Amino acid sequence: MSRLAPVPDDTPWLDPDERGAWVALVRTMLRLPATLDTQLQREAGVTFFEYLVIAMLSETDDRTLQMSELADLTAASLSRLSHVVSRMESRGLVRRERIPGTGRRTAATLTDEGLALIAGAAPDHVVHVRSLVVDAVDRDDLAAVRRVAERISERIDDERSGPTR
Amino acid sequence: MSRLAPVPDDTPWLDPDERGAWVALVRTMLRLPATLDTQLQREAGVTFFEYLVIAMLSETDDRTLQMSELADLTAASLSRLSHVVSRMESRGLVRRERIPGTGRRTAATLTDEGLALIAGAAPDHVVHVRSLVVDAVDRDDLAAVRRVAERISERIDDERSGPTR
DNA sequence: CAGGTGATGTTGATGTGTCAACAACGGTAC
DNA sequence: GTACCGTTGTTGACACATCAACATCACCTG
Repeated sequence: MSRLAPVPDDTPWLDPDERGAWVALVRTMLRLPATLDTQLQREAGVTFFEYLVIAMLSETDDRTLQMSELADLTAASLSRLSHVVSRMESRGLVRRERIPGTGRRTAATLTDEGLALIAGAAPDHVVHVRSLVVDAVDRDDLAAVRRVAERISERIDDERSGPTR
Repeated sequence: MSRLAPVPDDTPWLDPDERGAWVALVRTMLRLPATLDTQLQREAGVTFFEYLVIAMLSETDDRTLQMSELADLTAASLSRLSHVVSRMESRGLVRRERIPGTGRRTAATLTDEGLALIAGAAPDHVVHVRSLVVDAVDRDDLAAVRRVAERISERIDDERSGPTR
């Protein structure tokens, strides 16, 4: 990220502060998911992403979401979600059913086993999240995290809808 | 992440602000790497992680780093790095060589092709990083990002050295 | 109502990451 | 100097993600 071309260079390279922030962010972005995966895999035998899927379902009234809604909520492609839900279905954590008269829509429903799994795993997970993130920074910084994260997400949205679509 | 157990519950659930920040962070953490991958893959035919490897090497005097140092700098396991560098080596981007008289240490060196690749890709990549992150938030928030990211990284370090090691 | 189009999912091939086992080397203790 | 031990790295088997192709259905348009 530092200067590379020797002479004619109109690239807006990052200054030291900007670079420091970016490097720190990249580092954390690379490590945090792995850490969450490890803990959840050990405690509950699920990936962080699978946990997310279950969590999203568990927070609805009927434990059910349409596949595409679920993909949205978990920031995943429909393809990834479909593969993952297939595996989870074969493990008995969720159930899938076509919704008649609505095109190809499919409902994914959390089973009792799935609900039991998250009920068991959630407390430890929350503690973990607090120890790594929420309790590790003060309230102002946590507010900043939210602002920044939402802003970045917007930019990513813009990028996907702007150029080609 | 909301309440799940109906009665006896000493789990320190997240309050709405905390939850909002965490959800936003997770969402961004899941999407940002994919976005960077896509852009770099299109522009330069490399993964973000491969780009990182090349970038780290390009910033040393002799374009060379020991495998374990490189693993540190890119926050990867030695195993992952070894696989990735193998592929990069077969594409002619890096070269590997054992360092004699130093145990099993191996030096990875960036080739001219690798250097050319990053010289070509870096400008667009920097613009991308600015548009998604650095220029998208104000300086105070960027400082907060750095503080928070470094804090989280420390916590992850602690976790790895504390319990078992 | 025939044909096209967009929305929603699934599938299979291929690439990449992870985990555990192994390999190679330098040191240290005795 | 021999037997361990820690460090450093590689490998192979398996799990998972991605990408492109396909499938299915509702709806629109003439």
